Amino acid sequence: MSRPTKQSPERGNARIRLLEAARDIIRTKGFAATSVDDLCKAADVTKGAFFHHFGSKEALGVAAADFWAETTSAYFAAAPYHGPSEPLARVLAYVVFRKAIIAGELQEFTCLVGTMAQEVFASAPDIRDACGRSMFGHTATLEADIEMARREHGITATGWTAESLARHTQAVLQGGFILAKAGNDPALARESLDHLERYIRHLFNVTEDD
Amino acid sequence: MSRPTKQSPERGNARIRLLEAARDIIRTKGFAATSVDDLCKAADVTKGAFFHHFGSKEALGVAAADFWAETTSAYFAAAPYHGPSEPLARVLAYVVFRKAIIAGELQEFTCLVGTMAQEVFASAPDIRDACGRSMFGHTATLEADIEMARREHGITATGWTAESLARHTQAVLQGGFILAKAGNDPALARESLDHLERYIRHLFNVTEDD
DNA sequence: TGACACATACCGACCGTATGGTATGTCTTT
DNA sequence: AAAGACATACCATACGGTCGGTATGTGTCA
Repeated sequence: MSRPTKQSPERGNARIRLLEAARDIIRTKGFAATSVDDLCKAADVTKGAFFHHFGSKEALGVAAADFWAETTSAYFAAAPYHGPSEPLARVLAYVVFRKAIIAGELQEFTCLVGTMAQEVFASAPDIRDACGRSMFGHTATLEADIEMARREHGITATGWTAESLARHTQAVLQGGFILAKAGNDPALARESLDHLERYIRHLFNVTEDD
Repeated sequence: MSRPTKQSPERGNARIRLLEAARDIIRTKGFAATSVDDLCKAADVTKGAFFHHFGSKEALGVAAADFWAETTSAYFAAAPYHGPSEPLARVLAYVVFRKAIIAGELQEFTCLVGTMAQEVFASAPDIRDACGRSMFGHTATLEADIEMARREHGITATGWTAESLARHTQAVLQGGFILAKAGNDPALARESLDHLERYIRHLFNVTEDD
């Protein structure tokens, strides 16, 4: 209950605990509806600690987006979809993996930076830009595999690039999350990923086999 | 400046002015960050008028979603994409139309109910459900054309339905809006609609010609 | 026709609480 | 001793919501 002060093994973790609380609460209630007190209570720290680590609520928003970028990039870097030796197989495995991790409560699998960007794009440019860096930094990792697959399959299609397809993949994910929220059903997000998978197979002229 | 009281031609419009203000401000700042005072100022009414028409801020959120459903369904019903006699041409024209109206400031073309659902899905089920009704009510109008196109083109594909494709179309739109906000560039939303158009043509085995 | 009852549409002062943020002190580690 | 990492008390304001009141329209019946 009370914060340990002597020989505390948790000392120095207040910042990370606040960032974890921000990740969880903002995904559930949104940025504006999340109060500093909410975060302090969830992280079991006082307001003094909050404003010691973050100059303002908006600064925490930026830090939370950066934290999200760091933790998710480590998570996806270690994910199993990188296994296949063929780049196209990795791209398709990415989609399947994203589909597989859509489970449980909505706030557990939806995207923090998508949620925040939606809310603050006009009122907090610093947070918006941090969200953009996180989101497009992630699409860039997929773009590399798409580009390799393009070359390997000799795709010379005009009208789309690896960059745009990587971004489209992210758009389908983000849009799926919104439908899942509006319909209160995670299956709505998975459904769109099925369409995305079919689309990618079409672009590379492959069918059900790998 | 002051509200007219005698022989007022505006009398009785407070409710609609508040709903229009809600539509504009919530799309810009989000639901939680929009205060009742913000809405009253923008609509040029007092708090008394607000709580006369809406029992609570949450009730206004529900009414705003319903208002959005009414106004957008009238807008899309009158839109030119219904012109073609072939159902598939209408579906493709819908996508092109959605792409065409993505212009100007982000808050002018993005979706109110998508924005609200994102924020309140867990904290205000009444608003969330109103958003869901608006969103899926709209996809249902597209579903009819898709189903007609399916039959006309003899598409017997398993794995997708008219309903799921209509919803996917909405997901691509919503996701495109999020990317446009995160990247602060409307072109990101149009880009995903290009992919969607290409996907739909693939599903119906048509190329660039109609 | 006019008086009365009632309903609707607003007005604006007020209330209790929650909010983001600050000022200052204390403990711990280096 | 100095700096980082908190804790505690406090502040001004903004928030959603309430309440008593007024102005205007509307239906009814003698």
